Amino acid sequence: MARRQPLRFDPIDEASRNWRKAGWADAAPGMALVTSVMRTHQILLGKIDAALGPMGLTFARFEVLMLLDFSRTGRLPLSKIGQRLQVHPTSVTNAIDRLELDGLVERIQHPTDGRTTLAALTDEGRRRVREAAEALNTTVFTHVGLPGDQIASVVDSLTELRRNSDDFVEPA
Amino acid sequence: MARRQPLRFDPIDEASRNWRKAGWADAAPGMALVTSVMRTHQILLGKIDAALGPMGLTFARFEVLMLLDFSRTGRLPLSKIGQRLQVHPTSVTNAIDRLELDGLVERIQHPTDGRTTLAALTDEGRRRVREAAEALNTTVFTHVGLPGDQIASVVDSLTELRRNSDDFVEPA
DNA sequence: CGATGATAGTTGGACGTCCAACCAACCGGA
DNA sequence: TCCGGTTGGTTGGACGTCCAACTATCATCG
Repeated sequence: MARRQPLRFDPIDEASRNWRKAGWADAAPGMALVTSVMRTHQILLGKIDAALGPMGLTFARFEVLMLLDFSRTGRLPLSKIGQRLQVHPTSVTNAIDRLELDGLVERIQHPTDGRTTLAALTDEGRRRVREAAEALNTTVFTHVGLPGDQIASVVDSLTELRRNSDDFVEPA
Repeated sequence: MARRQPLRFDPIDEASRNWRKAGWADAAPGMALVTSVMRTHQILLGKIDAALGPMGLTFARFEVLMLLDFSRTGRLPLSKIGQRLQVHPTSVTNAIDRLELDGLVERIQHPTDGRTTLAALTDEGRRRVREAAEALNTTVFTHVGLPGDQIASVVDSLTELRRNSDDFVEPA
């Protein structure tokens, strides 16, 4: 199988040239941005899941656990989790199913609303997510491959992109 | 179901605060970058697949068709496609399977190397991919939700990140 | 107070991605 | 020449994401 050897050129730069050659110069920057984000996503997700795999987690499930850990009571309605992570309800059901099978989370009935199910962090879940956070911090987040000022700049720009895409509406 | 209504605050900003509060200030910027890329990927992919869906394509398959369209002969070894798109061989097999079922691509034996299979663009495939490119250009790439200078800045930074992650090795 | 509509969660199916395992074909050196 | 290692592609399985459709519960209003 192809050993995922690095290319000898930047595929996105190549794509930009092709775009301009096709007469789409006005769309080339947007295409480059989209493609850059896609490939960066792929690279980062690969690193993250490689770091979490040994402890039986994925980034999707880690995010759920983290959200619960940061919550006041360690339990949240599934719908709330979906809203916060901006994923489809079925994705939440899926993640909670697996986390529950692993004993990291429990499904609990909402005290007053019969429709709502709460996901509650177990002791083991809390232990595991903190271990996972440490792993990610040391192996990924502190070595993103970009100097600090550029990190901040990219985050700012992507924040604006998200705001312009109705990801959130900031009061400020 | 939750109507995917925008949040009233920036979840990534919230996460950064939580990270610092947990004593992980040094990892917070990297976490914010990773999360920003993840969510931006999600947003962009949603827009793209929404634009391509009506014409029976996805972004993954569009990329394959585009690669073939830009190639000199309109046909490429599957392995080459995987290298260029940096995806696993199984993903290529999967994409070509579906494209072939749709009559947009044909599998052809390599003339000299018995191991290699070529994916060849059909006339319909070429027609379809150009239609798709026009759709993406007008509905997504020219309205990314970011001013031009910021687009260029983000692309530059992500290019460096990719280079530092061995995505490619530029001679320059 | 009952009908109507909204909300919460689940299921089944489609799609893309990865890995492990496998077979076929090529290739280089003993 | 032939034998072991490499390369190309496929299959089966795991996982995450989405959508459409469905059930159950709540909430509103006439």
